[in-house]
Amino acid sequence: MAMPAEATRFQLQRDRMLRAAATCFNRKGYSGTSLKDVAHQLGLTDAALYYYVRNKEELVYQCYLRAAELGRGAMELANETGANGFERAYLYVRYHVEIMVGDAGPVAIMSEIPSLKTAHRNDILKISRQHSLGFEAILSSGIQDGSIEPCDVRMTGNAVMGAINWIPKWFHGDAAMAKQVIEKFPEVLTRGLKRASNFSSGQIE
Amino acid sequence: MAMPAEATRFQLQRDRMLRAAATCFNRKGYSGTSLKDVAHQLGLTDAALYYYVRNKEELVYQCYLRAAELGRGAMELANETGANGFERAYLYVRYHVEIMVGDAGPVAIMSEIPSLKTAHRNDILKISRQHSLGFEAILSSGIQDGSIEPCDVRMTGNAVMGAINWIPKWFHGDAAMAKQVIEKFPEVLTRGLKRASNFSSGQIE
DNA sequence: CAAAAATTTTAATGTTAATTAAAATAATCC
DNA sequence: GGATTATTTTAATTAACATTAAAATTTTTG
Repeated sequence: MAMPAEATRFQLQRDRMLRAAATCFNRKGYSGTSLKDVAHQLGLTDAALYYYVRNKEELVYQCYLRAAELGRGAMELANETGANGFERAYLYVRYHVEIMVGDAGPVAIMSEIPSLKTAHRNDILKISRQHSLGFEAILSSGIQDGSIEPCDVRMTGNAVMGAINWIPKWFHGDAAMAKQVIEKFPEVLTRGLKRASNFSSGQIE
Repeated sequence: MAMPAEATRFQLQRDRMLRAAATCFNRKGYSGTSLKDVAHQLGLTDAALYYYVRNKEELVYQCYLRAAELGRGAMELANETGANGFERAYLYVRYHVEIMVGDAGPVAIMSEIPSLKTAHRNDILKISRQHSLGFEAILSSGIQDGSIEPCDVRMTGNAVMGAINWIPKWFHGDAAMAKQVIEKFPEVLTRGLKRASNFSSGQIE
């Protein structure tokens, strides 16, 4: 998830660009964001962006790829860390939220998937589907191992993913609130999952 | 919520237009939707839309106003119907979901609030905030009356609203699934709210 | 330090879709 | 049915950005 130590200047600058673009898209909307806006955040000229990306469509695509990759990383980590289904579910949400309100910082909300060109769109949709399936698998495993109350995993997945994806709509970088969000949001989202009959009611720290 | 009986041809056509626009925006994204696309769905020419709306920005604004109004209606109805906080919370989600996957739908997902002109943007943001506060008030009342487990009402509200607002991202008008969504989604979203110590565990029908 | 490669800028150009005005058609009203 | 009003179309026009090519600058490398 972190940048490799030998990241080239190109990769670093490109990542800066994607973060700047995500900031703009989330703050000003897609149509409200010109390449000039993104470039300006970086102290560059709009034309300079074309050194990193073929066109605006690809900029969006890269932003979404980055967002998807961060989510995938969170889920992977959760799967490695959590002892049972419930823990994995909780930890996934927690890690993903930490990323979204943290320094990896702004993650682009995927509003404009439909206006990507076909190949890119299919790519993102495929990754998205895989991610959703991954979460549903966590839920299923938790139901199996008794840590999660039986539920409609598809709908539960939709609900949790929706809530996470929507975060950039109401969180705008306030550092004090970030702490609050990391603390509370994952708990709120997974509270309904916990198998009632379990002995412990303590939340994972 | 329903159209008044004496709705003029103008009002009817305008409402059709807003629904067509919502369909396009949700399906093709904002930037992927031209006025021609919207007009085409109605069997009209792009220029005809200007009879109903000053420009594209206002079309978006009207779509969002409509979406907000439908949400407000759902909450109002829930407040009139529910016997306690939990019921009101559940019913609100249920009514809102019914609208979003039902005949009133498609409801435009509010992705492009930031690119609205200032007055319109503030207008929508104000209504949105009011709506969120309304839901938080329901939660608080439920905590008060003992029907809802104490929780961070702000975060819980953010979670529930996010999940609802995201629905158009994964629901695309499949009638069979609509039934499933109405059945399951509200239950999933409110399951975590219910006060554990309550005698009844049956869901409201 | 000089040459080569990488990055950015300047200055046009192009394209797409929004917008407008005037004309044409359709609906309504007396 | 004829006049009036409401709605839609045709046919330009515009403007905002995205995009491009070539030149300039900066960075790296031997």
